[in-house]
Amino acid sequence: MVKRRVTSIEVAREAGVSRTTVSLVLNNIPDTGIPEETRRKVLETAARLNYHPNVSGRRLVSGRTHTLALVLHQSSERAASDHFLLQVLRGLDAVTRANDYYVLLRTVDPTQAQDGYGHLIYAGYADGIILSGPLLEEPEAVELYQNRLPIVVTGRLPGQRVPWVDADNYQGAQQATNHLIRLGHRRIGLITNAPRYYLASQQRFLGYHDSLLSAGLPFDESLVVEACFTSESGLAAMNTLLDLTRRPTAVFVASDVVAFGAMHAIRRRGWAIPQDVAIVGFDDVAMSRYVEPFLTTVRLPAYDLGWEVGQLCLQLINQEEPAALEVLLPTELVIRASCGGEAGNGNRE
Amino acid sequence: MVKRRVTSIEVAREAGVSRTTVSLVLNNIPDTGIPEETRRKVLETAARLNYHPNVSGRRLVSGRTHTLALVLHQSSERAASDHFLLQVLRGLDAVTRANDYYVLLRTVDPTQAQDGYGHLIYAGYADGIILSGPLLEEPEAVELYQNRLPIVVTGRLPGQRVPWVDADNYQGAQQATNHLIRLGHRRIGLITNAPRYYLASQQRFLGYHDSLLSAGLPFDESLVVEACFTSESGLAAMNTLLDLTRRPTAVFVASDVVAFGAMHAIRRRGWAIPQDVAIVGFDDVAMSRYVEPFLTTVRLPAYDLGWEVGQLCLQLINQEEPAALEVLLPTELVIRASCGGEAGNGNRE
DNA sequence: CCTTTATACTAACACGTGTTAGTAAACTGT
DNA sequence: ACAGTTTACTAACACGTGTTAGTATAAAGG
Repeated sequence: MVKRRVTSIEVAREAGVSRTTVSLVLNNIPDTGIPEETRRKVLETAARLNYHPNVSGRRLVSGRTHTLALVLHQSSERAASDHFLLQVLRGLDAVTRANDYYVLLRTVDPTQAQDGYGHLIYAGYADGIILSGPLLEEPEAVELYQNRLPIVVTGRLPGQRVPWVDADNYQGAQQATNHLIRLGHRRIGLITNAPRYYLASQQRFLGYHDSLLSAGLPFDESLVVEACFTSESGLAAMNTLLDLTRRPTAVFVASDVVAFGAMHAIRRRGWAIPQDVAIVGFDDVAMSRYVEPFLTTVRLPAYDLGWEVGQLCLQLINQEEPAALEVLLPTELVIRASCGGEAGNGNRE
Repeated sequence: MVKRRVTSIEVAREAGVSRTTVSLVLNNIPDTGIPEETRRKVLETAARLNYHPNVSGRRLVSGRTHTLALVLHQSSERAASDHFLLQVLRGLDAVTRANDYYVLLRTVDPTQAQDGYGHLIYAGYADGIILSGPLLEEPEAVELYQNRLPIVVTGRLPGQRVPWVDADNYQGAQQATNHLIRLGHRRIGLITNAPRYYLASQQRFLGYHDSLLSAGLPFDESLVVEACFTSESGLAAMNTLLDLTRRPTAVFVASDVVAFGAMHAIRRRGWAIPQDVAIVGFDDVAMSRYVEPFLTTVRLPAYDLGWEVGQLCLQLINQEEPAALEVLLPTELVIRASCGGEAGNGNRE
């Protein structure tokens, strides 16, 4: 025996009113002269029959889905951003929930050109799209936005007109570098988080570079080594730096995960952190509180990013004028033990 | 100028056929004598107009949403399970995608009694529900399944009739403990991952307990200390064990994150891992490859779990007879360096 | 030439809802 | 007693689709 689904017709019949009345009552339409008695009767039978208005019906007539699609690229650097992504998701969930929206999750394989994400809006799966971890070129996103369809990107697309929300990588890198300068270091290395053509990598480099110059320190190309997302690449990069005849006394590693590898490299030579080499990371991954010494790092506002990107998308949907179509969120230096000096513990909550 | 959405009526008019024909062609209905010429014309105009059939319309008439709802509890132990959860998500995404299904994400706050998850099916948001991280009691899930609605749980509900898919925590704990026994340890401690009333915690305890007995080793209550998800609690627990007059030579820590704290405790006393104390963890969190020494641990089949739970839910939806309504997935011992002995590197890919 | 059969479609209903325009009954004012 | 107003509803349309039953035309068979 299969349970038939309950419709408003059934509720209407059972309550002895018309289907219109049921709809009017349940949607709390104002200025309709329905007396308390009837209203109560409708609500009571609806509850008794466990009636839930069919969402496809409503969407069809209203033309809106009350849904945001979160599109994830299945990219290779995911390992590094797992924790980050889940935090973003929580922020996004919070806004959508506050606005009575739902979240549809959708992964996209960039290598498979056949399926993009535009159909999510065209076919009425969602009212807006949030694109996480965009590639360097996203022509589909550009086209969607050109057609005035609500789409927002986490991270940013250089030279392409699409609204975005991003963490201020440049500022974060400056915070990290300035911290080391403030502690008296004059030879400061950089291990990047990724190849230069990744925008975030480039911005972190620039922050590092500009901080040095503002402090009157020389920029030394040989102190910059490229890593590539993984801990292993960080270990190798640090070895390159430690092999220099004049090795740095401090290194800004532009990714926590990469930094973990870098720290191994230092310890394997029998050197101490921060006495021999001071380290600042980037991302504030959960694990940075569990390595030894606790890693001083730059916290990315992951939750806020999720919130803001959702907020912006909702504003586009509702045709409200957003304060800005491009949002930079501030980062925060979290001082722990890996640089010595004024080390607090940097753990809160 | 707002772009009107394209409907099948428009395609029909433009192609000079009826709406029915458009539908027949686009859905590839067999045994309808539509000649290649017409078929081509319809497909061409549909593509030209960028027509995407409205999903609410289809759902309304078909009665199926082709969507699974993934319901997440906003529980406090999330910090420990973040990475795990994302892996589950990827597995789930893979099955759903393979079956042309979508995933709707929904968090539920267990403290707010007002909103459950049943409405997701009743209101036609999804055809089935996957409940992640269930509480000890889930009356709503039980009721849904009683009404023959498709719902599957990750983890399991003791004494409640709901289909579930879970990792074999008992087997995993045995693998960990047996490994230590095989290496010659005879005093083996246990630090639990959570209080005993968590089922997973209880099962890991039992696996440890039974392994000792099968090996003819005594079970010593004083060697079991309870931790509670966090690294800090692991540090405290390990201190308790190290303060014993006859301290263990090896400890099975039933959670990697907890184990990281436990390892700190050992190093802070100037002792070495694994020479003074050997450690086995549980979960195979990404970070277990980055701590020093690399942590030997038990890998949970997170991706498979996501796949299987989705698979089972889809079978319930399609009224197929599933092989089993309760699925236990095997774990895998990953041997790295924290126990010494036959240590391989345990890194693959 | 008439009947049968295959071809190439289409008219019309159903899915479940929100909403506008309209109506019958009751009540009011003079 | 009758027009005018308020009260308490409801009939009917629209949203966009899948699908069944049916039809007009052309071809085939005798």
